Amino acid sequence: MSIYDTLNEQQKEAVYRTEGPVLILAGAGSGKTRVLTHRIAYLIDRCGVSPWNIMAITFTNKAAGEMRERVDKIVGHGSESVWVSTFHSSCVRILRRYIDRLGFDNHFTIYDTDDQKTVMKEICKRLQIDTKMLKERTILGAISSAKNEFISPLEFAVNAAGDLVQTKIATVYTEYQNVMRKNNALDFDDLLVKTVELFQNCPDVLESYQERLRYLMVDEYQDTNTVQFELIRLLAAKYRNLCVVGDDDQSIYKFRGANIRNILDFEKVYPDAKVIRLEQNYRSTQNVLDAANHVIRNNKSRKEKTLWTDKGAGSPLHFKQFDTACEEAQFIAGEIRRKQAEGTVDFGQCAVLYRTNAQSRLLEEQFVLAGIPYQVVGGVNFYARREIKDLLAYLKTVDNGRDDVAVKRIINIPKRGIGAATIARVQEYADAHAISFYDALREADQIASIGRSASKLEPFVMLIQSLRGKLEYYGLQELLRDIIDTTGYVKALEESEEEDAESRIENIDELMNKVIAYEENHEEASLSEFLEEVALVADIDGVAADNNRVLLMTLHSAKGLEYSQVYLAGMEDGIFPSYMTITSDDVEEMEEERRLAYVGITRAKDDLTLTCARSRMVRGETQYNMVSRFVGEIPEELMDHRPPVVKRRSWEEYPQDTGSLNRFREKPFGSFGSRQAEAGGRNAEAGRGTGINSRSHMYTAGSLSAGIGSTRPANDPRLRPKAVLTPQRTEEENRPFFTKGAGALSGISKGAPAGGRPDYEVNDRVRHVKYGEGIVRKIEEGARDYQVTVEFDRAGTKVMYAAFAKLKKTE
DNA sequence: CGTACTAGTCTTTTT
DNA sequence: GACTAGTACG
Repeated sequence: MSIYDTLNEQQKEAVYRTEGPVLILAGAGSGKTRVLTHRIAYLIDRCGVSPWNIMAITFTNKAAGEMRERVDKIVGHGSESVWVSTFHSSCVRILRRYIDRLGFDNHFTIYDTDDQKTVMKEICKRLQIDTKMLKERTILGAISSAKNEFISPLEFAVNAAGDLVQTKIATVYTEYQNVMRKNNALDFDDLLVKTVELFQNCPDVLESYQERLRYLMVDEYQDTNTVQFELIRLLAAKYRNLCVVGDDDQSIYKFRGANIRNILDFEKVYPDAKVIRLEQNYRSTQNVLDAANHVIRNNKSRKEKTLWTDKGAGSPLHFKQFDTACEEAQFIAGEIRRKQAEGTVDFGQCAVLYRTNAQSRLLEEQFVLAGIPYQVVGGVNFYARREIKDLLAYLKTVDNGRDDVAVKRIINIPKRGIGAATIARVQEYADAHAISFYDALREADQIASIGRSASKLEPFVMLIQSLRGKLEYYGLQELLRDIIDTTGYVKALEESEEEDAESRIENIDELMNKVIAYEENHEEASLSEFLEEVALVADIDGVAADNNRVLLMTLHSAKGLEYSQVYLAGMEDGIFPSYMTITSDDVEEMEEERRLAYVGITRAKDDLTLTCARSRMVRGETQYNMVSRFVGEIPEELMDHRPPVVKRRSWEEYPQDTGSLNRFREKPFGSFGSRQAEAGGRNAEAGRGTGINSRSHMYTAGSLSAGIGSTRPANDPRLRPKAVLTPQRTEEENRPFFTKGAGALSGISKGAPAGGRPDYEVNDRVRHVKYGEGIVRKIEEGARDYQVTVEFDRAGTKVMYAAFAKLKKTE
């Protein structure tokens, strides 16, 4: 009995097929990691391949770590020689060794999104680009897309010929790369691009890697972009032992440049490729799989396949719709609490998945109230926090004096009385002498224009120099400790009045712990390597498997994971699929969104609950959403439709909730002009907030003043709580109202009173600022305002309140 | 030069 | 609602 006997036929085929190109189409939960690890073992044990000649590439450190662990377990001796790592880490490793061949210093730093933006801002300023018209983000996005497609600044410029905006971006792209080179820095995309350039320009280097990495395996192949494809292609060109594993149905990173054609066209690029399908699922119940299959079937561009399991039907999927997002969160927390109390499941077996990070807040609140241990994955990356970035900038400055971004970040932290004017003069000097900013600082006494300020720069330079000197005998730990002490960073926080000072200090402690852990795990811990590792961590990497907490994360982060109990929250048109997708005219986007739904559903092993809310706050506005079309794509017989537990009020009453009342009115009343608001707003909070905040306070107090406008009497019924709550709805009413077809769209409406009958009628053509033109289908007199249903030409049908839709008749 | 307040933007997803 | 960049003022 060998380890391979436990594999099914297709899995065996994938393991035994060691030579030549292989495409493994691995459905969700079909045991692809198992196949990969067994394949590595097979290569070593049975084929006599040296571990040294094998490489497995993943996307996240977490995936790489897990793969490594499993390989170690099953291969045993020699497994450490197998190269298991992420695309980005692999590239860094290669570039550290050879990037001097491209005229870079091997001691480069890696810029994160934040640093990129800093660079971009400076460039835009210098090139006098109106960032209101052309935003930094947009430019960076364009540059990133270009790099993902392996388009150089020069090519970009050629392609842009004739287009004013594109030409401008081309100029910025060129300049951006110049600055990066000057700073001896690479961004995430550069890591890949430069590696490919290196291979193209230096055949000897490429060949050495081809010789070494004779057996290549790529995980999550559906998410590779064009550069990654090229990288793999080059490496595999000599021995052609390339095995890629992926699932086109789980391709969810198109927005980041992933090219689904890489997997769909694999057989075109490698006509001799062996294609193996893994369709048996070992994870979920048949009900869950059926749901997933039905949803994904609505996609056109995919390779047909159907997952099956011998696990049995399992329990039905649960679906619940709530009035508010808060109730939704309450329910999820309550359910998890209940299950845990019953002893059926533990916290660690539960995960709540949502579309956007912002949705975690409400859930967190309820989890705290319910006393449920949880962990949120994502949001603001730990290493992106201000205090952490500050300290890292010190480390970077000590490590690489050419990183101007890092130096400028900390030159006045803590306050040294060095302002913008001084920095600008030093920069001029640096430019004039073609030296780095830091080197210019060292010659501060030579800079005539800064005068007395030179004396302020000196202590900073001294500090850095002395730290560099200490590097000889300092460990990383001592270095960081020294920086914290001499800068008084933590001390300043301790004395500060800031509300979050405490959590910042905790973060710094955490950084210290990470440094200590790093030194423990790496015998020859170097500053550069630490910084590099830190630059490449993803949110998901920090999730420990064994701490028995409920995990909250986005659907994207959840890819590759599995949980017994899965909750998909916010299943609403406008949230998921996102508003952007619904309004986009690119059909592919909806397909990608549907794949995301597929990923979400297939995370569940035993139990899947889908929830949504009729109303929720999004960016300070109340949205009314209909049930997600994806829920509608799941056959009803797979679900139960029990009515919500929470007592429900009638639709008209929403604004009566004091909570939503204020928010409900903020926007609308803002449009009345701020003067009235200030007249009534002598509230204490006025100092903190804008007039809008003070206004909402005013209403809570019930003092609706005449300032609001003559259309509303003081005893406006809308402000009196309705005494009678409508009884709970019948089962029939509680059935979700599905949105059918692509055209139907939820009514994203801003609530609001005031305003008479609109000047348009049913069947009139109207124009909306955001949604464009459409035809009025219905006008209803609601409690607060006229509700208008408009069928837009491009944006679908929307129900909106007349006063705020600001619709204009077009004829 | 530093602070305090305001206005604007954002968010769909991230190595 | 949350955060950030920009501006006015001391």
